[in-house]
Amino acid sequence: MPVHNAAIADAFDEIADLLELTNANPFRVRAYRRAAQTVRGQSRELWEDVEAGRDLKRLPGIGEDLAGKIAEIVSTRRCALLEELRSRVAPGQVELLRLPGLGPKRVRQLRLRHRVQTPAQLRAALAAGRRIGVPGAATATGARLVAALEHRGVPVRMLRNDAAPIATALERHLRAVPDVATVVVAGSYRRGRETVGDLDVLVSSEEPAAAIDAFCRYDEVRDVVARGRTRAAVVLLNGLAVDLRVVPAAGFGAALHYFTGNKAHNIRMRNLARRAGLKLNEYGLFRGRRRVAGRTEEEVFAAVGLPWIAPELREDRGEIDAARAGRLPALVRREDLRGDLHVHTEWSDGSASIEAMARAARAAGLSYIGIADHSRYLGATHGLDADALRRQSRAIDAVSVRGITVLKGIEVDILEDGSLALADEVLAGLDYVIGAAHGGFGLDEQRQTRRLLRALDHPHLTILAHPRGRLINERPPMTFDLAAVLARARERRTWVELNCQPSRLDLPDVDLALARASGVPVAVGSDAHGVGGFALLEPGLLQARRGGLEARDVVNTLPLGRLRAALARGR
DNA sequence: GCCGTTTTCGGCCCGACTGTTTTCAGTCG
Ligand SMILES: Nc1nc2c(ncn2[C@H]2C[C@H](O)[C@@H](COP(=O)(O)OP(=O)(O)OP(=O)(O)O)O2)c(=O)[nH]1
Ligand SMILES: [Mg+2]
Ligand SMILES: [Mg+2]
Ligand SMILES: [Zn+2]
Repeated sequence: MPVHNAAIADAFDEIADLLELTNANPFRVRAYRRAAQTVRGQSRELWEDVEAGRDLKRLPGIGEDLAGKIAEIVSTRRCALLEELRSRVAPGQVELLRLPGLGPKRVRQLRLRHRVQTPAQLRAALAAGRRIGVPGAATATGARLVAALEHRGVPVRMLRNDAAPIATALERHLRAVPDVATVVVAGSYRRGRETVGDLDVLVSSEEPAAAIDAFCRYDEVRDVVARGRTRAAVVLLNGLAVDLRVVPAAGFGAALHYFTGNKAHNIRMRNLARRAGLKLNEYGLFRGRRRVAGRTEEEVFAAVGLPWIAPELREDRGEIDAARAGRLPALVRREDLRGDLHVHTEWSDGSASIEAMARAARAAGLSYIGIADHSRYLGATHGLDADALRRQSRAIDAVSVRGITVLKGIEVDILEDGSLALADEVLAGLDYVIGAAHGGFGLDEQRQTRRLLRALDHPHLTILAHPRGRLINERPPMTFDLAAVLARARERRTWVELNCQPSRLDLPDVDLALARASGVPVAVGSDAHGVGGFALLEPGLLQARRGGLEARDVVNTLPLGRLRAALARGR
């Protein structure tokens, strides 16, 4: 089995942690972290590049040394530096580093001055009331350390979808504060990531004290972690951390740019400004002491010679170069969607009738939907067999909702051997066929790839749905040779899905970028199981936008006639 | 460790908050 980008990135991140603990040059640490990010954001598998002898130094942040390390990891599955560092750093040190308020210096102090090497030892020391020589161990930092120790375990990032109502309520609270002009949730939330580590809320006000006060007094706040004149940080009762930043309107655009990130994008932008003899910070873009831009983001980008870059693209994955070259994609928007081909009804595990779903789709501004209820498969409680599918077909014929066309599809299970769970002649009668794996996630890579390739070879398959099979924070994505699967999809004129269920968002952004580059159209499907399900299309599309997809890359932006034609060509 | 329409060496984004630092280091965004 080849070594995947994620494994290479994990190795680099671990090296960065360990280097930090050995007092290494912080810029060397940063180089490893940046490289990890770059590798993780690649849609092509680097092991293929290594095997093909392609030059990895073309990647940003990858030079002679790191290109060599990638080759080493790919070909030997080991990394000598990583192993050497592991042997030098006591277990537990990395975990200490993860605690909020503890960095390399304090971890070192703990080890040298207090013989505290692990979180367990720190807990014991704090419990015994020992004075710990890290600044403030007895007060705020100490309390936070204890709290962090209590909550130990891998911190899970909250689904963006779960954070959304929390963000909305907090926005409402802050908008009601006198003198607050604007409230925006920035950070990874604004960039449309599928999960968020915290909420980063930006407020524009000429009276920062009032906003910060109202923020810290918010009902839902459990702890105030930091509180100053321009920013504050809290933890909510539900465990979500929130950072607040308050700035005057004259610098709001620069602050929004700063707080939206990501960090690597910010650093690149600041370097760009620097090379032009300017200084970019969260207060504006400055030439000397004079502010030359800052009120809006457009102004800031324009002042460094760039068009505005959509937040979804600000991951330092080449967007700044693309912007400079005038090659930014015209990202797909919600208004571009004309239909939705992944809709469930009460005929399987949905909660609404065909007609109710059609009406809801019309209310959502769509002009066609495709009913794709589950086929009967092992373990499915409500699945359609051939007979039920025939009856559903007549039921669809009987539905008439003005302005909406209802297409006939199915979501048929892809079995472990790659065959489909319904007979060919049953599938042949439908407008289209969605295939999806609902089991066999643990197949090894080679077999998983064979399985999906075989499914794509099926004469009736139209859309490969949620291809990675991930459930965020529950089930990891399946590993298979995506490039091979996409190549076959292109040959077979089949499509891949972006499933908009908040815990799926599958294919994910990086994979969508590869689909686009491979010329495989994407079907954006709500996978609605009820009349409210179409609301998932908009947040789901953030993933498409992060992958750089344009309207022309998404099949359900086609008007019905052209969609039908495309369906006919594919079969 | 990376990188160069001024550089192949010497820089590496810039600022807020905390704590005991009496003038700034550490950590974080
Ligand atoms: N210039 C600069 N900006 C930073 C730095 N660290 C963070 N930021 C900015 C960009 C980030 O998107 C923004 C919010 O910081 P967060 O730590 O909350 O990160 P972000 O929201 O991107 O991801 P998250 O989901 O919270 O892990 O602050 C930094 O070191 N330098
Ligand atoms: Mg954040
Ligand atoms: Mg934050
Ligand atoms: Zn479904």
